[in-house]
Amino acid sequence: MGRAPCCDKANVKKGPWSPEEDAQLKAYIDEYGTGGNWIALPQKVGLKRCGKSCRLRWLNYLRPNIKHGGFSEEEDNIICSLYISIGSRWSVIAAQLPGRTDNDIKNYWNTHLKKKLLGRKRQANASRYSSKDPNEEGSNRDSQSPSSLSSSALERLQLHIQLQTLQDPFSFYNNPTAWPKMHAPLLREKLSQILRLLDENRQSLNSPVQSLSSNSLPADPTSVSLEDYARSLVAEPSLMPEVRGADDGFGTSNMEAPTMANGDESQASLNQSMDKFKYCDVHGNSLKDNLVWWPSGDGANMKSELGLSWDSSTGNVFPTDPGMFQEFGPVGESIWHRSLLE
DNA sequence: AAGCTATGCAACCGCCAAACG
DNA sequence: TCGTTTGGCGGTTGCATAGCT
Repeated sequence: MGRAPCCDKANVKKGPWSPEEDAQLKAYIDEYGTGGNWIALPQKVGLKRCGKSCRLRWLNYLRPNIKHGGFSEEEDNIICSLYISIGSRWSVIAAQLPGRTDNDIKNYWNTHLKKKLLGRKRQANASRYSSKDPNEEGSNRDSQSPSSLSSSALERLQLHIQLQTLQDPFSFYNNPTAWPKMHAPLLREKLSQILRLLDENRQSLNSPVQSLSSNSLPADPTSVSLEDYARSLVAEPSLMPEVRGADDGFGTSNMEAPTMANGDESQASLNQSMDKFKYCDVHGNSLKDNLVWWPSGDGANMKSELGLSWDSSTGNVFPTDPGMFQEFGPVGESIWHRSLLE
C-alpha cells in the first residue's frame, strides 16, 4: 500500500492555471503570505488546487522578480560549469542565478544547452534506444542495473573531457597552471571503470561492434575517439599527468607540471587519437570557433556554497570534496554507452 | 492546406528527508 | 523511537506551437 496522496485528487483541478487563479493566489500570498503550510493554502485561497501545485505555481511563475527566457551567455556558462561539476542539482544551480527557477534552468538545459554542447545526433540516438524493446524496459534508467553507468555522470564526464580538449588538448603538458582540470588519478580510475563496463556489456550483449582497434567502427565518430583517448590514458599511465602536490589532489596549490613520457611513440599515438575529436562535437562539427564555455568572471562566490574550487586562471570549476564525484560509480547505463553499441 | 514531426515549456508525479507530535 | 505530514527536488509527461514535407 502506497502513501496517502497529499490531497483529494478527485476534487482537485489540474492542468494550466487560468489568469483568475493566478490573480487569486498572488493576491492572497501578497497579503497573508504562505502561512508556512502549502497543503492548507488552497482552501484558504479558495482554489481547487493541490497545495503542491500552488507552491510550484508561486515559486516558478508568480513570485516577484522571476525572469523567464533570455538566458545570457554568462548564465549559460555558469549553468554548464555547475552541471559538469555537480550534475543535475537544479536547485543549487538556480541559487547561483538570481531570478531563475530550478524548473526553468532544467528546461533550458534539456532543450537548449545540452544540444548546443553535445549536439543533436546523440539525442536522436538516445531516443531511438529508449525502451522501444520491452526486454529493455527501464534499461536506460540509472537505478536498474548495478553494473552499468549513470547517464548523468557519464554525460558530465564526456562534457568534461570534451571541454578540456576544446580548450587545449595538451594544456596539461604545456601549461602547468592549467592542470589539473580534473583530478588525474580519479579520472584514470573512472575511465578504467567505464571502459571495463563497456567491454563487459559488449560481451554480454554479443554486440557486433568490434574493438576500437579494428576497422569496423561504431557510427558515432566522436564517441569512438573519446573511448580511444580514454583507452590510451588508461593503458599508458605515464601519459596521465600525475598530481604531486601535498594535498588531496583536488586543490590548485602545490601542483606541478606532469612528467612527459619519454620516448614517445605512445604520445604520438595519443596525439593521433585525440586529433580525431578535438574541437568537434559528437557529429564531428567544429566547435572551437564559436563556443567559449568557461566564465571569465569571478566565480569565487560559488566556492563556499557548493564546495567547489575555482581556478581563476583557467576558469575551471572542480570539487574540493572528492565525494562530489561519487556518481561516477557504476550505477546506471549511459546514453554514451548505448551510442557506442550501435 | 493538411498532416506529420520536432521543440519548448508548464505542470505533474513520486521519491526522499526534515519536521513534528 | 516511530509514524505521519509536509516541503523540496529531479525526472517525466503532455500540450501548444513551430517548422517541415
